Amino acid sequence: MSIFSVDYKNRKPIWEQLTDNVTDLVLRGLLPLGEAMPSVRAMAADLGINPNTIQKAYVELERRGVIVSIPGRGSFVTTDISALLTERLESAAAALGESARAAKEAGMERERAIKIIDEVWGNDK
Amino acid sequence: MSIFSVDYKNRKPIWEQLTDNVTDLVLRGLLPLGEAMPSVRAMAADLGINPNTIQKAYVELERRGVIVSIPGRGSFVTTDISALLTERLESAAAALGESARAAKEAGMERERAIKIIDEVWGNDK
DNA sequence: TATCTGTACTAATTGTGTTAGTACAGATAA
DNA sequence: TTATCTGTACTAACACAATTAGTACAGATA
Repeated sequence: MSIFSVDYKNRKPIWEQLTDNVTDLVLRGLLPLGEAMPSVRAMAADLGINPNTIQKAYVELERRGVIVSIPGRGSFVTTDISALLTERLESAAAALGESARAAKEAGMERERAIKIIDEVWGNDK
Repeated sequence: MSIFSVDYKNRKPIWEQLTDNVTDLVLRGLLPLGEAMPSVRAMAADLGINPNTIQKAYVELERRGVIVSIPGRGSFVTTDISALLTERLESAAAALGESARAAKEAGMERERAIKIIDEVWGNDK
């Protein structure tokens, strides 16, 4: 079974699920930097999905800077993820602010919000 | 111009936008409790949308407990929103936990998370 | 040379949201 | 009663986007 996964029941398009999936794997270090990605056709055969759908995901992954594709050679995980890491951190910060505003709008007390933060950052060794 | 709104460019289906929109208006007190909602046909004419789409939204709104529909009489905003309010608070709490975990995963420091919370709860008079 | 690679393109298919149209029963006011 | 409103139910058609299917081309590699 592959580390790549798609869910047909998900509302999100398959190519978008795949780009998010690969981006996540790279950022979590589960795909070694510089490593060769499966070819478009191989990934398609592996997941039982049409090669065109995979290619659409690869194009988006290259646009994001997650992979680099070289015609005739293959696609490779980028060797520099620093920009990706800061991007992810900043978008996570924005998302946190969004959900915090929504929670306040829903009537949540500041104390409870702090408690949620403490629970997340607290219990890890 | 109506207080109800839909956005064709949005990826979310119109009937779903409408249910969220109405739910939000009710919870924010912009639609008086017990008030008569526009009829399915009136809302459809108002927004320039097919009545079937509106009805789909109304069915969902009744399932959520936001409105009550009575054949031959009309649809009315519920008179008791206490359950809706607690539901919204709890789902906001869950969402806040989710984005907090994602932020921590992205490498955010606890101090920055607290700062974001403080900014949201801080500046309001 | 043979076979891999990414890339590009058109056409067909599929699924879902939306529209179109009709119909029925209950409620209300003339 | 009659006329007209209401919600509800249903089938058929339409529109759009995602996906699939198929083919083709050029560069890289052994």
